[in-house]
Amino acid sequence: MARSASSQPTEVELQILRILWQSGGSTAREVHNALAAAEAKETNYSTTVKMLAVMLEKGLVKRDESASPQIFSAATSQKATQRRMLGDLIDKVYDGSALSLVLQALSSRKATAGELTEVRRMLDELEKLRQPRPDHE
Amino acid sequence: MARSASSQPTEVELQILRILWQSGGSTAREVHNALAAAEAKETNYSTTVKMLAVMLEKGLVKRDESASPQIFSAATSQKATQRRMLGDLIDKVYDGSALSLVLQALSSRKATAGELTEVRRMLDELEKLRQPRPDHE
DNA sequence: TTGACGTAGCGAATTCTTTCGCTACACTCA
DNA sequence: TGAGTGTAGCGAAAGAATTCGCTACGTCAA
Repeated sequence: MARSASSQPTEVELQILRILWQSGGSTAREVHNALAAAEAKETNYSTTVKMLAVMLEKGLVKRDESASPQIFSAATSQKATQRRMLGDLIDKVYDGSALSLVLQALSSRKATAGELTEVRRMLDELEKLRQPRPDHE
Repeated sequence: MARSASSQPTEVELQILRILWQSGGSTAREVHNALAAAEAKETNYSTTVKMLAVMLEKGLVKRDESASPQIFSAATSQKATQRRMLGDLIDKVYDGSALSLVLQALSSRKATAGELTEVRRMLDELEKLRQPRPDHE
C-alpha cells in the first residue's frame, strides 16, 4: 500500500524533486547523473532507482511507464511544495509569525536594490487588494 | 564522542528547542510536561530525558549540572537557528532565491495592514543602509 | 543466436531517530 | 529508618530513511 506522504519530503527526496522540477521529467539514469553532479553524492545507481520507487509509492513522483526508459516527473509543483514547506517552517520555527520570517529573510541575506523594489511592488499590490474587502474570513 | 550537529535539528528536537527558547531553561520534567501539553504527545518521561541526553551529545542543548534538578537550556539562540534553517530552505527549495521566498511568504499568508507597514519600514531601513556603502563584499 | 549493456525491481543491510524498560540514586517525611 | 516519590542514565527495541547486492528482462549489434 502506498505510504502516506504525511510529512515533508526528506533530504534526498527533495534533491530528486529539484532535479525533476528543473528538467520537467527525467529517466532514472538522468536523475542519477544529475544527483551525482549536484552533490559529491557517490551512490549506486540502484539506490537512485529505489528512491524513485519509494517516492512513487509515497505519491511524490509520477511515472510514465509507456515510455522506455520510463520517465519520472514530480507529482506536485515546486510552488505548492514551497508553500507547504514554508508554512511548516513558519509554524515550527517562527512561532507562526510570517512577518518575522520575512523580516529576517530581508535582513540576513543582503538583497539587491532591484529585489527590494520588487518587494515594494508586491506590497503595493497586497495593499491594493486589501481595500475592496476590509474584512473577510 | 559527541555526534556532529551537522544537519538540521529533527522534528522532536525542534519541539524541545522551542520549549527551551520560550522558557529560557527548564528541568527535564518541565520539558516533558510542555511537550505533552503542546502536542497530543503521550510519550514516556524517560523518552524525554533520553532526547535531552542525545541533544546534549549533539551540542544542541546545554545543561547546568550544579542545579538540582538539572536545568537544560538551548545551546543556540532561536534567531541563529531560524537563520540557519531559513537559509537552508532557501537553498534547497527556493534555488537560493531569498526574494521568491519573501514574495511567497507575503502573498500566501494574508498579512495585516500593520504587518505590511512593518515590512515597509524594514525596506526603508535596508535602503538607507545601502547608500553609504554602495558596494562591499 | 548470443553476449554486452542498460533498465527495472525485490529484499535485506545500514544508519539515524524515537521510544521505552529497568536500574540506581537522592530526598523527604511519617 | 524505610516507604514513597522524583531525577538521572543505560542499553536495547521499534521505526523510518538510505543504501546496496543480486536477479530478471529488453534491446541491439556482431
